[in-house]
Amino acid sequence: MSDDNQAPRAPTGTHDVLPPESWRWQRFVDDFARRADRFGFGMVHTPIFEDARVFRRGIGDESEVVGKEMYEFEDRGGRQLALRPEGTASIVRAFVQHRPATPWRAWYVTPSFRYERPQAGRYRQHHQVGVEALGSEDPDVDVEVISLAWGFLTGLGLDQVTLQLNSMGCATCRPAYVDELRNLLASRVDELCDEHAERYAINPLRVLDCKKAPCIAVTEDAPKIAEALCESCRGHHDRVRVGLVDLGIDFVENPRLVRGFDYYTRTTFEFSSGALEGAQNAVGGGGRYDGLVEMLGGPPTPGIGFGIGIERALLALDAEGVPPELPPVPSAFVVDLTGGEAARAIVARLRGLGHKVERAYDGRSMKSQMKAADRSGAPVALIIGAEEAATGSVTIRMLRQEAEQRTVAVDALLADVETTGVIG
RNA sequence: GUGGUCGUAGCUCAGCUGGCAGAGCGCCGGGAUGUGGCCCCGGAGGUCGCGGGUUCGAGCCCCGUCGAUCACCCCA
Repeated sequence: MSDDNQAPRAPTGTHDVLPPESWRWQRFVDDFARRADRFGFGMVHTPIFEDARVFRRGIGDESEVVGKEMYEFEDRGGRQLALRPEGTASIVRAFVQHRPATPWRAWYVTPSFRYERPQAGRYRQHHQVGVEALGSEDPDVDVEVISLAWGFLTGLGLDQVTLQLNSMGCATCRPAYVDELRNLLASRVDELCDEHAERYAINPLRVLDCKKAPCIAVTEDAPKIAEALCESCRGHHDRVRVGLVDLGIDFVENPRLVRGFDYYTRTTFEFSSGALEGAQNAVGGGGRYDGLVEMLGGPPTPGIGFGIGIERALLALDAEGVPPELPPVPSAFVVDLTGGEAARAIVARLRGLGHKVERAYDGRSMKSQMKAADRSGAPVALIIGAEEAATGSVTIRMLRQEAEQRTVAVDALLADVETTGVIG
């Protein structure tokens, strides 16, 4: 800040994504888009900032994410806005606004913003892909949504991902359970960790998620929410489990799984990577939110979705040693020693035929252009010197295999490319 | 918000108890006049993060500050 003469850099906790890393991102999103489409999800774009109430009401004022980490600002018109800290609330806001026919299935890819101290796998701007399925409370939807995420993550090459599953109950059964839990915690408040001794009453469920030994000791004795579910929630949860087993998706029940957003009901789940260290091992998670649409002013509408962190998933891939895919090499590299006009023309023709083609610029020496051709990774260099230019021909030189180079008419080359689909 | 570590070339880093800013990689050019990869030669590129202090002299010591990174908390 005080270094006025320093060149500007990306703000704390944000990152530029450049090639070749950006290629992994492209592939990641493309793959997700194809799978989501197969499940009947359509892409939805919403603004990255919203009326701050969208997040306050949905995620919860008391949640860490909204209470301490949200980027909020007032615009020039005095509106209270917030950068999106997660994906679901915005999609639900859009659903309420446009009232599409249900069931409605949306997928998205978006940046998310949280003001935290950055660390490995934790950024102020991170990116997620995700889906939201609104309008059905059928447990088969839960199973499909989880199976989409599972298939995507394992399809990327992640072998060490664990699916944890829990149910948060619903408006019928959760309040009684929360009361019971609060009473237990109140009776043993002196045994809790410092933070939760103060805050347990606000959201007793959070204590279940506490990693400190004192809280764990207390909550181990506490009743499990899975044991306190109402008949309807129990039936739902059983159906989800059966469905997952049926599809061969491994999971572990985790009665301590309490996710950070208040809107969750019934099914909640999280995908963690055994290859990632410590607390930053969650690559994705989600759950059902049967009350969220109403909270945001819409008609009673059940919903379920998940988000997957792109940076986290890529870190997990690195940690598992899955080699990053590299961008495709060009089909050909054009070397022009005559001023560039010939290169300009042939490059345009080949690209028009659908080929990735690169060339040199600035009239560099042949040696320099050949070096560039080699570096590009192209299997073939198309060389145009004075003789070729004069006769409308081009010299084909193979760069990755032993072969006599040959000179052919440009028209013949193009005709050949058109029929064979291969340059050279 | 709390704590640890670290800031020297585009990248990875060396630089002794203070004494003329370095290497490798990368980039650019050249190695008998149109041929890349290996090799050889040459070149460009640095306010040593920034500000102050100590000193004849600071990349090195001291203070501050900014940034990066890791951990806690929480999450993707």
